Amino acid sequence: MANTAKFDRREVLEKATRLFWQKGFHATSTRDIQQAIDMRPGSIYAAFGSKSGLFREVLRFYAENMTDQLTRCLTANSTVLGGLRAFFRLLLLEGSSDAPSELCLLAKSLSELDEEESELLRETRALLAATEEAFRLQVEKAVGRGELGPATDTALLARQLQIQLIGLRSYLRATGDRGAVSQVIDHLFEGLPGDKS
Amino acid sequence: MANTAKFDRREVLEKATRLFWQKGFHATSTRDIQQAIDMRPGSIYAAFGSKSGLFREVLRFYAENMTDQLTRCLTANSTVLGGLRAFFRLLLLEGSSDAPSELCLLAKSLSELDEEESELLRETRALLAATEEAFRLQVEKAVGRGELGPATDTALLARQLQIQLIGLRSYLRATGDRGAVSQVIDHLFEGLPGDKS
DNA sequence: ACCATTCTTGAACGATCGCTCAACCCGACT
DNA sequence: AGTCGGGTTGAGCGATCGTTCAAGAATGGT
Repeated sequence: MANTAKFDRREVLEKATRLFWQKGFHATSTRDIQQAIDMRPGSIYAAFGSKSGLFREVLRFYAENMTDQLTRCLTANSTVLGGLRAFFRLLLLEGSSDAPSELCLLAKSLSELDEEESELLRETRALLAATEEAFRLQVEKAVGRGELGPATDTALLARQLQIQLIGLRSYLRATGDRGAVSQVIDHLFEGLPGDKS
Repeated sequence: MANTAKFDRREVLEKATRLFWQKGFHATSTRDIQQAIDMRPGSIYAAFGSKSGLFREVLRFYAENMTDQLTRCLTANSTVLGGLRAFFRLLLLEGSSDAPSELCLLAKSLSELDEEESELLRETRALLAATEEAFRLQVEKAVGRGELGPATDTALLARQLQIQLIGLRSYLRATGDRGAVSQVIDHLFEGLPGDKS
C-alpha cells in the first residue's frame, strides 16, 4: 500500500518556488499553483495542507538551495573571501539572468508578510538568521586562516554581509544596473583584508 | 461653485499611506481603505480613479515626506555627514517606533509589484532614483566643504548609502535588533572621512 | 476476479475582491 | 423659493479567492 503513483515532490517544490519567488505569496493564487505544478486542489491540500503550508516548504527549499550555492562557491575558491565574493557575484550578476526575481525570496517574504501570518514570518526570520550565522562561521574561518585580522568582529562583519547582499539585490531590481552593482561588490571586498581596530 | 464640503486630501493621503505602508499594496483591500479614510467607494473613485491611482499618490506623498525629513536632518546638523547620519538614525532607530513598518515603502513596493503593474513599478523606481540623486548631491556638497576627500566617487558613495539604508531597514525588520543596527551605522559613517583613491 | 485502501479529480461553496451606478443630498446662484 | 449640478452614498455587480468533498480511478493483497 502507501505511496502509489505519487508526484515528484522535489520537482513540485522547484516549480512552486519559482512561482512564489516571482509573484510573491499574496499575488500567487492557488489556481496559478495548480497550473504550474500540474496538480488538482485536492492533491495539493492532501500533500501540503494549505497555501501557507506549501509556502513554508518553499521557503525551506529556497534557503537550502542558497546554502548549497554558498557551499559550492566556497569549495571552488581557494580563499574564504574569494568564495564569498563569488557567491555575491553569482547571486547578483551571473545567476540573476534566469532567476524569477532579482530579490531574495526571504527578503521579499519578510517584506510582504503581515504579523498575522506569524508562523510564516517566524520561519522567514529564522532562515535569514541561519544565513547570517553561516556567513559568520565563514568569516571566522577566514580569520583562522589569516585572511582577516585576528581582531575582526566576526558577528559585525557577517551582519554587514547580510545587509549588503539584501541591499544590493534591491538595488539591482530598482535599477537593473549590473555595472553599478559590480562596482559596489568590488569595493566591498577590497576594503576588507587589512582590518580595523 | 466647484469644491464644496470636500474631504481633506492631505489627511486622507496620510491615513492611506499609513495603511499601505503597513500592509502593502496587494494585501490592502479597498474596504480597508474605505474604513481608514472614512470615505465611500464612489467618492474614492471620483477622487483617485482606482486603487492603483490612490497608491500612486501615496508613493509620491511618502517620498516627499522622506525628502522633507532628510532636509530637516541636514539643516539641524553643522556637517553634511552628520546630517546624513542623523537621517539614518532617525529612520532606523528613533522614528521606527510609530512607523507602520520598519521597511521603506518604496523598497516594499519594489518588492511586491509585478511587471504587470508597470506604471506603479516605474513610479517606484523613479522615486528611488530621485532619493539616490538627493544623496549624491549631498555627498558632492560634503566634498566641496572638505568633509570628504576631493577624489571621492560621489555616485558610488550615494549608491552605497542607498543600498545600506534599504539593507539596514530589512535587517531591522528581520531581527528587531536596534543595537546591531546602531553598530553598523556607526561603522558606516566612521569609515568615511579619510577617503580612498 | 474482487475487495480494501489510497490517491486523484473537478465542480462548487462561501467569502472577499476591485469597482459601478442610480438615487440622494446639499450648497450656490438667481 | 426653486432649480441646478457636482459630491456622496451604499447596495450590489461579476470575478476571483482559498478551500472542501463526494465521486471516480488506480493499485496491492488474496
